[in-house]
Amino acid sequence: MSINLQQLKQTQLSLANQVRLSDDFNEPINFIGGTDVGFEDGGNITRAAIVVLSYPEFSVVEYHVARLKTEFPYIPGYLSFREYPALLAAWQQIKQKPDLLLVDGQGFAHPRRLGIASHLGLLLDMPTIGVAKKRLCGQYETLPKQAGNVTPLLDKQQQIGWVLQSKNNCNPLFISAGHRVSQASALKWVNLCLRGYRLPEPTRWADAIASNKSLFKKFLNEK
DNA sequence: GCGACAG
DNA sequence: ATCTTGTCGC
Repeated sequence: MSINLQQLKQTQLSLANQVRLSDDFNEPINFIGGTDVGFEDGGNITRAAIVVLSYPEFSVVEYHVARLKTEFPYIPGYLSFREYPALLAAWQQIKQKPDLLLVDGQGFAHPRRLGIASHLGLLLDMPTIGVAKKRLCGQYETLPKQAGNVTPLLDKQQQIGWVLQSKNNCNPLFISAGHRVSQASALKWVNLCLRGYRLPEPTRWADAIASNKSLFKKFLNEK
């Protein structure tokens, strides 16, 4: 069974037409979710973690990890087809659905405007924001290493997201609206979720849970 | 044709 | 993403 990228490309273009970049979520925000995906067994197993935090306390309310057999390779621009099955499995177990979901990876800042944050947002019909550690496409001006600096991420004369210096002397984050969230709110909510670390709390916790890092181990012991 | 390329 | 110790800088 081979992969038809031309077909998937059309699927992305079609789905991108359904993405809405205007704010459509409950306020005030009481719960914010975060996602992260990792791999095991040389990539044969996909491990997705979704965490729900209370806002503005950022205390862990719920989390789930789903492990599925990997069915799709990593192809730049087609990441969502590789990761969304496991994310959907983890999502089905979440009881307290969040008001907003921060997804690891691009949202609108994608060649066809359908990064994983947008794709997942459509599949779940949830407000989502893309938080990526690297650039996929677009250009931006170099920004000072001082936390708080922001510059637009541009592609073909249009703003597709933001480049945010979330912490001093760290590589910037690439923020973009996913679905049912405006570009302005995407940046605003990521900033509201920063607590002195490069990654916003929801993403930071999802990463810790997915990779069983010290932050998560410490959390389990104190419980 | 050449280089870039989320996780 | 993942394989992996120490090490430099804030």
